[in-house]
Amino acid sequence: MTDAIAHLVDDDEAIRDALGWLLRSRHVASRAWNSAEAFLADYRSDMRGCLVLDIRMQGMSGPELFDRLLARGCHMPTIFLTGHGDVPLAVGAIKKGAFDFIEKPFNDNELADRVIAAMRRDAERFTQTASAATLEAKLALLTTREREVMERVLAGKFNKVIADELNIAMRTVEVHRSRVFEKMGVRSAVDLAQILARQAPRSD
Amino acid sequence: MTDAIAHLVDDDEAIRDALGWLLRSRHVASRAWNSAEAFLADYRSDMRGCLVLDIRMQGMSGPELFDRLLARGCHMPTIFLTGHGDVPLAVGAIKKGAFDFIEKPFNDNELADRVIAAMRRDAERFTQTASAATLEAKLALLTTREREVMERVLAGKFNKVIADELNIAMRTVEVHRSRVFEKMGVRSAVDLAQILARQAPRSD
DNA sequence: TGCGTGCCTGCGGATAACCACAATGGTCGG
DNA sequence: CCGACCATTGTGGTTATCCGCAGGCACGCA
Repeated sequence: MTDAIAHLVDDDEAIRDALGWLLRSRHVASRAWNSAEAFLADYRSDMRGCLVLDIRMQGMSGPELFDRLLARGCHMPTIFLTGHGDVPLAVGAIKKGAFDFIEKPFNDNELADRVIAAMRRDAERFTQTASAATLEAKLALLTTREREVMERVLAGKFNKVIADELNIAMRTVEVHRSRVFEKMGVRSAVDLAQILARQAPRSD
Repeated sequence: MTDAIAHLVDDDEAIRDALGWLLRSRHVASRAWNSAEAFLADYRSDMRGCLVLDIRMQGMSGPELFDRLLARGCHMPTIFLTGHGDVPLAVGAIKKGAFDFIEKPFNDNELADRVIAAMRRDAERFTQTASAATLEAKLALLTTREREVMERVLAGKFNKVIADELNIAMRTVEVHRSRVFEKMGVRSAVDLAQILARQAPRSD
């Protein structure tokens, strides 16, 4: 796991340097790349922090890099910098989940504030994702049978009915049920229902 | 409850007419207003459909109208039309929840598609909101005591413990618990937990 | 004052859930 | 072949939940 930093991608050295200094003055660590290709080559899914991408660059553009990163499962909050007021581009980027879209020349303080906000969002998303991952990990430990029983428990069915549906003895259902609670780290079906409903509102 | 229509707000009669014809050709009913003020005067919270707002108008602007409507709890998907590529405005509008931001001159088919998509989203939101409202209504029927018991049931506590905390007999808890299930229309604590967790992930 | 409603309680029984103890049989990898 | 893991089942007992039946107390409204 790398540290949380601002990842700057811009083909203009002056901008890279300016941003680096600006952020440092606000106690935000950063690293810069001079092209989308260079960043993509270094990209690792465990990077944390935020992205600051220039729209127009030699070679791959900022939005294109953004798309590639999305495809690779990158969820870092992304701020676009542009000197060309391109509305459809901005609207498209925001709708795809970009964090913000800022026109050059930018106000230093404002930009730094946005970067900091983006870093904060990433941190929030991270902790939240971590708990979701923990839950996934626990679910993965369940055996097939246990999952079948769990589904029916969550449907509010009696052990008796579940036993009937699965053609097994009620005692067996009790055992599975108990193991599910144990593995999932809950003490009752109510707890389990709430945890799953919160983390996966529409999936399972 | 009014029917779902596209609500057009533009001070240019030519545009209003053109949009009306365009949408009619796609079987979308619409009504037009020649100013933000006029629409605001007619606005009712039970309006359904979508909004198509011009950015620049005599008097109140589209974005300002949007803000006023938000303040009044309007959640109709809103499409902004603009001839002036104003990036910060577009970004701000999208981030505030605008459905789309389209530059004039617009492509007829594209705009109609977006309007139809907006209408569909409104319909989805409506049905979803309806169930949430039903749930709220049911919750409102609970007495104070019943709510107190419900909270604790959802916390996975035994009736015995709940009785202790509330300084009442276990039998009384059972009665309240039973009434809660009855009023909420569920058959078990598990069902209740799931319904509430889905509809109100972070509130109660 | 009578009625409705909310809140409280007890008794007793049916049903469901939870659990410790104990055991059988199958699969899979070392 | 053995150990680990999984699915399965039984016995017997404790605890919880769910309900019908019955009743009491307080408050506010007609």
